[in-house]
Amino acid sequence: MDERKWLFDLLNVEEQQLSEKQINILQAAIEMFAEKGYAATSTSEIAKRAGVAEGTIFRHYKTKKDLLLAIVKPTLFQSVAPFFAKKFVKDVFENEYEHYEQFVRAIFHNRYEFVKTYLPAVRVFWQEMAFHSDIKTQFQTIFTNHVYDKFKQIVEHFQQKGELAQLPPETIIRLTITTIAGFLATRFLIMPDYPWDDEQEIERTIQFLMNGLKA
Amino acid sequence: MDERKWLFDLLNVEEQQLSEKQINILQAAIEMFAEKGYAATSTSEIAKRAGVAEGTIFRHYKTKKDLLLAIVKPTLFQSVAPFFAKKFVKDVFENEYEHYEQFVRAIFHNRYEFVKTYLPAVRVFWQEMAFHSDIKTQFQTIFTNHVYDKFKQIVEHFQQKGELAQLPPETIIRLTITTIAGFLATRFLIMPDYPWDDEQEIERTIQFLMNGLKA
DNA sequence: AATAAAAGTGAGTAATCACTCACTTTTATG
DNA sequence: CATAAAAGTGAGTGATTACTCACTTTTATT
Repeated sequence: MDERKWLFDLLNVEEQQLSEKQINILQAAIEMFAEKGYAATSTSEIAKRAGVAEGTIFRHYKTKKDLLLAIVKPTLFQSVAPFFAKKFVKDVFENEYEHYEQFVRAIFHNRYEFVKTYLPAVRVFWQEMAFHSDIKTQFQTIFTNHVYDKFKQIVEHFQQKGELAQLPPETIIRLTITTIAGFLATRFLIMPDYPWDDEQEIERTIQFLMNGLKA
Repeated sequence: MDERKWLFDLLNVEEQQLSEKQINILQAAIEMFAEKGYAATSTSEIAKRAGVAEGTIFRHYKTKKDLLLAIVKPTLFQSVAPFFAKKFVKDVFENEYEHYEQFVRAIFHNRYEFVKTYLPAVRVFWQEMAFHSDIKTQFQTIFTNHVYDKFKQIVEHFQQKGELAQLPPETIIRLTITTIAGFLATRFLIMPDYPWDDEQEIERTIQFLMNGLKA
């Protein structure tokens, strides 16, 4: 079996009709950008690791920055993917998720699997967002247009049901996201070598979150 | 008044006997590393912004990496500074902080002021930690040796007083830190332009944290 | 099988990189 | 004031950078 299935999923290889060498280039770039950062990685190193000539990289990507964006864009999109699902809000309102906790649980496990699967690409995305204002702007646009509004509806829904504290929805959204993201960052970026019991620690984190947010 | 007082505090200028030009170099380096990252900033650019010859930088710092460390080390130290105060644990045990909430409140405000004051240096520290394993190792060493043990004592103290849930202390520590750090990261790094009411949002965050952790 | 388009190559290029060094200027010391 | 140490300078260095281009190989189309 191919160990690079995750890459195929992330980059949508079939639809893009990427050749073997192109995939090698993207894989090498993701790995090296994640390890050393975009600016500290040279195109000659990427070519060497990918087993192609340096010119091949520039045949497919006009500039080094274009290569970065080919990695970052799908990752950005996938980062907020659940909120793009058409029936997502519907699921919440039509009692597929009867409680906020179920909703949180679903997102938490979903994003846990996402980060775990695409870790190197997620690394690149978050690290380089700090240095490339265009990437940060794109993220903020997508967040406000596609995530924030739906999230807010959901929060207000469960506030009306009396499940959540009467805090401003943006505060509840922030606390929910930073609690989940805080776990994922600690688990995968800050202390990846610590002997985690993931299931249990996720459970504790959800309990903490629900206690903290209950009316 | 000197707008660079914060720089003087962070780098301990008087004790180090830094000259005017050395300070200019450090200030320029912090600003540019924070904006573009260490790897994407050239020593010639730093020299230009600092108003010195490029050779002057290397007169004081053997390598570019040494210049980075001159910024990162004091920041790393200051990041966990409260835990280095001699009477810190004593204050907690001898009823200067009667409740965990008071302790959390003290640290929260303290670290809020720290990040606000030294923001560019904090940026550099966190951004470059991802790429320089020696910096990350140093941070982890300092954390486990000086922060974790004291924090654990404090958590266990308030667990025995029945104030905190019977979770593993490391889970409570993690949740406490990620909740505070999550606010600071959102406030200063991710959405610095959002119209925050800091006092109120800190208060809400503390209430959330205490609700989430109570027995 | 002929042909064109696409993919791949690697030597070459100008610009920039971190860093050196012989030299000048400033500061500290007796 | 004399002298040496420290601070500051900027032209120069070899290495490396992102990127180009004339050319070869592979793939798709008829």
